[in-house]
Amino acid sequence: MFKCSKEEELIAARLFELSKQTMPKFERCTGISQSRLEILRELFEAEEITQRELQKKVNIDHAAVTRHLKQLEEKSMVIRRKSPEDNRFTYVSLTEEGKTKIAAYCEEKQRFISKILNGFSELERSTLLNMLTRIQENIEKM
Amino acid sequence: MFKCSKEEELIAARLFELSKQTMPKFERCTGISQSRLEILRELFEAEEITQRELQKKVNIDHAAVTRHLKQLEEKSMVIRRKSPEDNRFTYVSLTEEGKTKIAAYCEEKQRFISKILNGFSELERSTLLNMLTRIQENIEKM
DNA sequence: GTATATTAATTGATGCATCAATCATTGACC
DNA sequence: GGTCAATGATTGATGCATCAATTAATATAC
Repeated sequence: MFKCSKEEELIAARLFELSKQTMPKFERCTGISQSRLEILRELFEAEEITQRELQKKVNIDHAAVTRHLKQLEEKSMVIRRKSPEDNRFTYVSLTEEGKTKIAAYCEEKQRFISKILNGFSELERSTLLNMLTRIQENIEKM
Repeated sequence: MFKCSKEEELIAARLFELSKQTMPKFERCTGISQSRLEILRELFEAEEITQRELQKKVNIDHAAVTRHLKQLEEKSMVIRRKSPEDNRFTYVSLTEEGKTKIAAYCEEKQRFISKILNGFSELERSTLLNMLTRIQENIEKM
């Protein structure tokens, strides 16, 4: 029958619950959503980048990226300008204000993650990372 | 600085990406969302249960549960009736049709999960489950 | 050189989750 | 017994993600 009580099922259930619980708590603790912080982090590392490139890196829908950037622009955290060579492209970059703010967010994030992985040894961490990576590879194959 | 390149950060990033990628793929593969399937699974095991109890078990917002059940009722998969003893409570149960359908969903789910955990040994699975459980405990403490 | 295809960005429609407010029912206290 | 608090369920408002369609600019083919 489909009692679904195997260990596999439990792992899946944990993964699901984990994301369901973590997402909102992350946002409350850090004051920003994971998606948005990822966008900012990417911008920080890239200095200036086209929306298209950014979208590919963070792997979020085009539309979502546009909307995030619009809101970030309203908050004066990013600046956008059309590419002079090709007007279809839009370059995005952080403002000074944005760079300052992101530092605080990242620190909050770091604190959050440390709490989540509390009690994990170095060895366990790398084992876990390895496993998660393998799972992700499996998913990408589908 | 806040380069955030530590292993901890990578684990968090993986967890985040994982849920972002898994959720929609799960839905496409199985034809149902994880939340909704969890509700159905709970109903299957409980036979008859109040919405309140169901909500506590699946740990989804009250409003979301109400809306799921409404749609499931429209699809003739569940039946709801007011408790005679206390009219505030609503008992929910699967229809025969619902029970049949859930079997197919569960099989799809099982197949999906097996693919995700492809290449994991028994030992690795229990290690992973253990780690995920510990992370969840850490989250609950926050 | 003009029509067609491609690509980036945006907008609209939809689905789902949450929170807050409301409604209905029951229980408790005076 | 009547008022008030507590509880379950529902509804409305909001936020965020996706897909589909549209717009604007560029590249390609004839």
